[in-house]
Amino acid sequence: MALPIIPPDRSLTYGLVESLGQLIVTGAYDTKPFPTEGELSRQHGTSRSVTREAVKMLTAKGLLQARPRQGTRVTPEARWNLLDPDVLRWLLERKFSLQLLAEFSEMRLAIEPAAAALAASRADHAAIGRIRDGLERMKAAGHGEDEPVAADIAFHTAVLAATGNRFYAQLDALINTALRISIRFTNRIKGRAAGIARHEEVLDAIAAGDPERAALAMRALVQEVLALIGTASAQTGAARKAARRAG
Amino acid sequence: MALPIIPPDRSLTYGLVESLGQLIVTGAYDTKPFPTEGELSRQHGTSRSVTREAVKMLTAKGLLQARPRQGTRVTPEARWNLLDPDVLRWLLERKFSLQLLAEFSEMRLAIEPAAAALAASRADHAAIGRIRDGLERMKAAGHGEDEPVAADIAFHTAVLAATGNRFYAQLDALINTALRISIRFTNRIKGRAAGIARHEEVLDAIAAGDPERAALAMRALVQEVLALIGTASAQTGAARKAARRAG
DNA sequence: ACCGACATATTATATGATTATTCTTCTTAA
DNA sequence: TTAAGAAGAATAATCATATAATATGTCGGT
Repeated sequence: MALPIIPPDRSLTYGLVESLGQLIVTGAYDTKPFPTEGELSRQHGTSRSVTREAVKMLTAKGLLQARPRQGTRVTPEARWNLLDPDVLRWLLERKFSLQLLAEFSEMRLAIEPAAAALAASRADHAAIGRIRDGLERMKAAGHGEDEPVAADIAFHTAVLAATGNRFYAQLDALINTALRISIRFTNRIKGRAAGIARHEEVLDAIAAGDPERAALAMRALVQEVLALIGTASAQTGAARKAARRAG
Repeated sequence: MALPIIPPDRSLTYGLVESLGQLIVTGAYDTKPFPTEGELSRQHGTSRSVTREAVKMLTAKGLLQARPRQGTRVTPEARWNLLDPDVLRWLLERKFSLQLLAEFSEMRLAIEPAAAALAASRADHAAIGRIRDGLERMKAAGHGEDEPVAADIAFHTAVLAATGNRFYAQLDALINTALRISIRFTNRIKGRAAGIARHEEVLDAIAAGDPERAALAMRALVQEVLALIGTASAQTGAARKAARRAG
């Protein structure tokens, strides 16, 4: 299943949603008040209809709330819907932090091993085939015959889908986003973070119908990612300290 | 056409979002095409502005997609944002199924033990205090001095918050919804599903800073819920079979 | 100091007109 | 006959403007 992360088109409304979403998550309105509808329309050169519809979409994602006479306000960050793919994408694109990525990976560490276990106990032949396809793509990518990140994502997506659980399946959009963007920002993580061998272990366990082994293999795989984030974080921390000493 | 059950809580727009959201998840538009803007406005007696803004909000939640000349369509169910509290609520309120509840609990089974473990390794005094407050409320509810469901929710919410991980914390809105609504539908589950003793074990382990024990205790707790759903499901399945035999 | 009436700013709603997009149908040429 | 292209039509997207509803603050009176 292809996952359109990018909005259907680039209409004025969706463009404004993008712009405002990114502005909001960066904290651009933490100090100054959020503009009124009229103000927004003027600033972005859009009619009030477009402005209002964009604000309504951001309200649906938990980023804004509006009341007459009181104006539109940015919702406290704790109530943003982080599990909305757009919101997560804006945060990772515009306010990237290893901290956020670590928190997300920490959730993956709970979800994905469980997903692998479920897949091992339930996946039918076709579902296992799709996981195998993902692995084949990773191998092909190793020879430069496919896109490594896309192949990796395909593998994890196939495992999530093989659980037969709609909630697990939903997470693939988020993992997709996180993987793509984290690689854009931290080249440290892109390397050969989680080798093909590890992925193969996961597939083998699922194909063998061994939930426990599948969970362990997947856990090892995600843990490796988390560890890489940890070291990257420590290194930037050290770099900051060094900079302070030098400055 | 049977229209809104829930009255506009605030405004025409939000009321329409509710009505349409509920209609969509029930599959009311699986056979017939989704109405055009003008049609919707006529059916619900709202202006086009209100209609369009409601459609935009539902689009933001992944339930609809609109294109000129092509009209507005219901998105395939697989792409609905189940992790949006509103969407989950509509589904559980309007298209309740033990299957869906089981899938959600299956996800809890992955998340909550991990959350308990994180809480055990990280929670500070204040966070533990909030978990304890939840437990106290449950005890009070045992004496009829508090609302049992609200107390249970408070406990789980406090654990999720104690992880210090924003993604875990986000899930509390979903668990909140699922708990409240599942109890409204299946009185089998409301009983003394997960006793106070089990919750106390979780708190003890977290307070003691023992991640492993916290995870096991929480796992047992959620597993109990899942088992109850399983038996309820088996029973309704048996009831259906019996009905078929009788009919 | 409190209370209520009133002014005011801002979102909410309504309506009509225009534009852009794309699906359908018809036409035309090979 | 078929394929390509042009014209038409349906629908959402956008714009513009007007009115209503609703909080919030202000001011006068007690």
